[in-house]
Amino acid sequence: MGVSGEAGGVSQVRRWMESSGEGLCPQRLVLEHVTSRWGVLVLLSLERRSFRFSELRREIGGVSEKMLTQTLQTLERDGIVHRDAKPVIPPRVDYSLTGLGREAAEQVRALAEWTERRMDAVAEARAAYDELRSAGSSS
Amino acid sequence: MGVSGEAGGVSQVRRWMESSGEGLCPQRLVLEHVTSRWGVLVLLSLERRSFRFSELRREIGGVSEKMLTQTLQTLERDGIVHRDAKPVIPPRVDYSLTGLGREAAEQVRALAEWTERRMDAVAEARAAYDELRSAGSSS
DNA sequence: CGGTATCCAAAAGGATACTG
DNA sequence: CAGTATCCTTTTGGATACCG
Repeated sequence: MGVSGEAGGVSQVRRWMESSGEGLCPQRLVLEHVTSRWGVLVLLSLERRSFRFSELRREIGGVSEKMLTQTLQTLERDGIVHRDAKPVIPPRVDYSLTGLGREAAEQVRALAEWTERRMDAVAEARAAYDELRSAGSSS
Repeated sequence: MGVSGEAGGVSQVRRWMESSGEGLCPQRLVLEHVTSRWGVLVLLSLERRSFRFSELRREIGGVSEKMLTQTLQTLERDGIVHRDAKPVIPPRVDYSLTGLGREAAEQVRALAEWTERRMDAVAEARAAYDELRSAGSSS
C-alpha cells in the first residue's frame, strides 16, 4: 500500500516513479488521467449519462477535438470509459462509463466537491498570503 | 454546486473555465495543485508528520529544489501547507499541514488509495485494449 | 540551509487541414 | 460525424548558479 499515510509510505510511493524505466509508475498515470483538465469534466459528464462525441464536446465546452479524443482514448484504455462505435453512415459513437469508471467518477467528484466546499477558505488564505507579501514587507 | 453530478451540472462547471478571463477558475487551480505530481507526494508526506525542506526533499526523492519550492509555495498560498521559518543561522524551515491541508490530504489519499486498489483492473483493461489493437486488426 | 533567478529541453495542448 | 495528422505555441520541469 505505497500510497497510504503510514510510516514509510512515501518511500514506497517513490518507487512508483523511480522504477519503471520511462519515468512514471502506472498508478501515477491513472491518477493523472482522471484528474486531468478534461478527464475530470469527461467523468462528471458521463456520470450523468452517455454522450456522443460531438455532443460531449459541446457539453464540456472549450475542448478541442484532439484533446477530447486523446482524453477519451486514454480513459478507454484504462477501462474507465466504454466506447460504442456503431458501423453506420454517418458514424455514430457513444461514450459511457464502465463500472470502474463510475468508481473513478465518485472519487473525483468527492475531491471536486471538497474543492468547491472549501473554496472560500482557500480564497481567504490566498488573500491573507498576498497581503503579507505586498504590504507586510515594509515593517 | 457546479461540480455535482446532477442535471445541468457540467454546464455550470464550464463556467469555471470560460469565465475569469485569464483561463482557469480557482477551483480548477486548487484541484491541479493538490493532484499535481509533487503536490500529492507532499500531502501524503506531511500528513504523516512535519518536515524540514531538505528532509522533505529526501523523503519524496527525485524532486528538484525548484519544483519542491514551487509546490510548497503554491500549497502555502492556498492555505494547505503551513510554513514555519525560524530566523536562525543556518536557516531552518519546517513545513506542516494546516487543517484545510489535512482535509485535502484525506481526499487525495482516498483517490490515491482507490487507484492503488483498482490498479489491477486498469492493467487488465489496458492489456485487453492493446491486444485488440495489435492482433485484432487482422479479421 | 533554504531558497531565488536564469536558462533550456521536453511535454502538453490547441488550430487547422484532411480522411473514411 | 468522428476522428487522424501536422504544425506550432504555451506550459512544465529540471540543471545550474548564485544569494541571505
